[in-house]
Amino acid sequence: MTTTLDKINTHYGYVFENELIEEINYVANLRKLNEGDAIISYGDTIKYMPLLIKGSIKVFREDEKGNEVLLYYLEKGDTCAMSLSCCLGNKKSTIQAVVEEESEVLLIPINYMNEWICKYETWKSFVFNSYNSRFDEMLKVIDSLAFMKMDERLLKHLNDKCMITGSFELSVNHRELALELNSSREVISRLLKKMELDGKIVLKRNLIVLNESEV
DNA sequence: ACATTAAGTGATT
DNA sequence: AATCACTTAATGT
Repeated sequence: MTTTLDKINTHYGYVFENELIEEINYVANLRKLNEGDAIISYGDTIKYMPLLIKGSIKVFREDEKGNEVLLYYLEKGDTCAMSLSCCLGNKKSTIQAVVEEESEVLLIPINYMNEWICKYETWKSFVFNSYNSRFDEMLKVIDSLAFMKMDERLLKHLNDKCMITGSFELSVNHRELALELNSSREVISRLLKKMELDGKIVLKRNLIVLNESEV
């Protein structure tokens, strides 16, 4: 049986000093999350900061008209930059986080945020680095929205999904993909069909198999 | 066998 | 590239 402490150690052991790990172990709550769970919705007040142990989570942002944009994915070893900024400013969430794959997270009450930033150098740089890498990822999203065509975006998206799940087989339907890329189901279906004819992928119901040599 | 949901397609904007 | 209207195919009950 792996304890919570083991889990913290395997994923964050190299990042944090022992004292901090023990403190995390003491205050954090380990939670299992199922696929599709919305852990944070728009307007929620954030009370916990999530440290991802296992699985992946996708983070969306919604505009006034209800259009959603996929901002970034969180994987094990990541934390959510949004919750960081929410914690610091005590603001409400302007994002939605949905579990992509069954996950495990450590929930840390936000009052430790400030304390630890002063107390632990490693925590400070962890927070800082998280901000940095999320920022970079969001710049990529902006690039892709501004400059890439739908077919390129779709291909990239499929690749991203493969990276995250570590598999060439993706169980998704076209509607979901359309939602994630804020496109429409028909457009996605047509582009996928074209990719299949080009031999890049194989399409089944609720399943897309990527050709390894094309990735 | 029937209902439901996913995917494919042509036409229109 | 999006939307509509419709068809066809796969899957669940």
